[in-house]
Amino acid sequence: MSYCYDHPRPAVATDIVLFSIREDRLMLLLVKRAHKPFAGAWALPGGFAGIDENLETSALRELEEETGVTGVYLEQLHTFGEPDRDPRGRVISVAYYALTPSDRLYIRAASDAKAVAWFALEDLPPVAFDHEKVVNMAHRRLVAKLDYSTIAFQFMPEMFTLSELQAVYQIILGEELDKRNFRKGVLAMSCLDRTSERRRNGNHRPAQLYRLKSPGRVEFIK
Amino acid sequence: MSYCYDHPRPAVATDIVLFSIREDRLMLLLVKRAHKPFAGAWALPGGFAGIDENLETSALRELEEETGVTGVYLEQLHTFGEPDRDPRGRVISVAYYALTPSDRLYIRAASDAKAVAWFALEDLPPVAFDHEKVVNMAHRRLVAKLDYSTIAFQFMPEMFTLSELQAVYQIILGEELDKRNFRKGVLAMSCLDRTSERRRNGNHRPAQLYRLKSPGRVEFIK
DNA sequence: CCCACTTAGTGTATAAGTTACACTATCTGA
DNA sequence: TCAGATAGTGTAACTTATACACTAAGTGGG
Repeated sequence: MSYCYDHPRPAVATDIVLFSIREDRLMLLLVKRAHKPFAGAWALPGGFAGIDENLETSALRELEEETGVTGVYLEQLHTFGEPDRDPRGRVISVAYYALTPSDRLYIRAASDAKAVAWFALEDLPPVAFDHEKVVNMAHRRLVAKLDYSTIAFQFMPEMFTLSELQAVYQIILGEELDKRNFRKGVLAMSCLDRTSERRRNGNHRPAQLYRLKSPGRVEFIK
Repeated sequence: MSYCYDHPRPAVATDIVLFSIREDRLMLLLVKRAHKPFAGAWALPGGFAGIDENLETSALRELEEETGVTGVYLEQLHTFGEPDRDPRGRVISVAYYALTPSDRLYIRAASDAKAVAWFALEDLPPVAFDHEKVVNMAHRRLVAKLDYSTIAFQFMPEMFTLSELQAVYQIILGEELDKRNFRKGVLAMSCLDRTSERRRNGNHRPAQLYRLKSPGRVEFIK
């Protein structure tokens, strides 16, 4: 079967930068490429969009097919279209970035990817195509959004303590935050519901558990 | 001549939301479509990207071909890819927004557009495709960027007065600003050079002229 | 059982930044 | 030279952000 057009057309793909917090570090998911080009190299999960497929749906589908990950928070990042970014010919990539709590991850290496693994952002292997550029842009976006949105809440499981939330902020920002000011700040957003439960978590006072009032919703602040 | 592929491919287009300040209003440029679909309707300037053409280059080329406008400040906005957004079939549109000072505009209606005109944002005609969605997103982005960047300076001609700059901010934000606080604020950014010239502009004290230290560069503030 | 240890949780004083506000300066034209 | 128009300037009040230290509530070991 062959599809013919009056003018040449680029292929359109989606790529996903999936972030999570693991082992107290900001990490992202890469797949080992099974096929040429860059066979054996690490790359962002992604692939060609179906002809009748919504771009966002395509990103989520590719992510699930290649890694088994579902239910993430997804946002469009940027479209990369340099004519020479793919040696196979013209491929335009609509890049997305996604966030997921670390408890919701059941990673598998699916059919069209040899392997899937998490890498700390500051310790990435060489990656295929222009994916380093994509990752850098996604990282800058994430850091910027911490300041004026509740995007970091998307890293949290259903219930979490304020100390855990603070740890996530500190990992992404790479700096220590004052405990009292942090708590004042997040509670003032009034995005959190205090549950009636506490978490016993070691030989010390148990912590109050909170949950998001609107899970999946990212609010703008300030 | 026909171009054939193993899998169906979408067409890829670029669309441009060009903003300018005219007649003390925030306006944008629309072209009247000459061909189907939506023949006779107003639409954003844009068109299909060349197979070896950078997306940004494509946006600038389409803008020039359809309107004669060159030398604008351009930024990628978002990629719109709903499968049914174009009745001709699958067309993915990489949308850009652009800003230009009103003195640099030599508009013409070029070959593939019947007419070109400026419309106030709050007084737009019905537009083709999903262009209303595109315009709304561009507008939100512009307003948001006023707060944390010097993007509005891209509306200014080479030399301008602080009162003129304030007027631009007021038009976009739709509210009056305090003159002293505004001047304090923009001068504190230290993006402006005070020229040795003044502008005589009526029967009153002439105003100091300023120019951008780095024209074409948009800085992040705060 | 009590004491040492660990993390949870809380308020206030100071500094920094933002906002509100009114008069003088300089030019034109009658 | 006087009326009218816009340019240009500083300070005090208020709001927001920052710095900072102790008590609370658990566990585990002696």
